Amino acid sequence: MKTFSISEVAKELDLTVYTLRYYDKEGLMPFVERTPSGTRLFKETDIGALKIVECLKASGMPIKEIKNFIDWCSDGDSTLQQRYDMFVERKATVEAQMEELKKTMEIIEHKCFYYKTALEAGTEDVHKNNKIGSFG
Amino acid sequence: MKTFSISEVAKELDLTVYTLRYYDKEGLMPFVERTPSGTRLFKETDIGALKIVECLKASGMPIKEIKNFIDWCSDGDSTLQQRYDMFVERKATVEAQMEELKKTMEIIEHKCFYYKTALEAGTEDVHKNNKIGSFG
DNA sequence: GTTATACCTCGAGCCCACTCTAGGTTTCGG
DNA sequence: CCGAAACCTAGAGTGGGCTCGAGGTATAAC
Repeated sequence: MKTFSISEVAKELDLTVYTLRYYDKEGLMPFVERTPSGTRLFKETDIGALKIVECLKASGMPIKEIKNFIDWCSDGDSTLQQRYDMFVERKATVEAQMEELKKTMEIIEHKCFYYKTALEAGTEDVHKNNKIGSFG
Repeated sequence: MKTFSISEVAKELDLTVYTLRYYDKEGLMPFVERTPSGTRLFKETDIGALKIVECLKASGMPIKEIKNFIDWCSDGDSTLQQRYDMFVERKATVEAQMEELKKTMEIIEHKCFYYKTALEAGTEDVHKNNKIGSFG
């Protein structure tokens, strides 16, 4: 079976080898096997699991909670409910983040317009009659 | 003119007074006036400016870069171009974040489905024939 | 007037997620 | 068989963003 070195995996996932070893230290990859001398051997499925780790990270989950999930995975079917619940909750938090990002975007777009017109006028004073503050 | 105490502003923006004082220390609110004895007096426009700070923070901008923006604001019309460029760039990064969040969401929704069916079957084994790894 | 509460500064401390250094072993190309 | 490059661990260091403690002043409520 084809395996990959830590640097190959780092490249694939756009992480550093430091980060991967740190994840290992934190218990995020108990499944990765080793050669007798200790070198890590990553399988395709290990890379898949790490992609889930990256997904959870991208959803804003802290490393320690991701570790809980990994532990549940190791515990087998008895933890299916927890894992399901976790993903449902993740879904909710990501939805909330999308909502917030949308609001952020609206303000930023408004600012783009604000500065575009100010630039055209050569001064911010064109907006002085708006309720938008002096830092517009 | 009506003013607000630091704790009122903290409440309004859902921040702690510690955080607000930290922002001040970092130069994010040079516009806030003081009583002769040193107590901060926030005006409505100050709160408006802080909302922009929060917006930039929400867009992922680090405090030091937000400070640059605040400095530009203090410098007046000569920095209109920089500020415009900054918001245009912010718009792009927020769009990128939305894209990534969407991808994250897709994986999470897939996982919700994966665990829902596994729960119904009572075991994760129902997915064993998929290319999804052992930590599915 | 006094007591409690809110304000202030300065600097230390904390947590997270890396990031790197030192010192050593292993593997691989020529 | 040798030297370079990649691997390993343990533990220290970094940077960002707060968060808090000490020690002190100011205002508000009784």
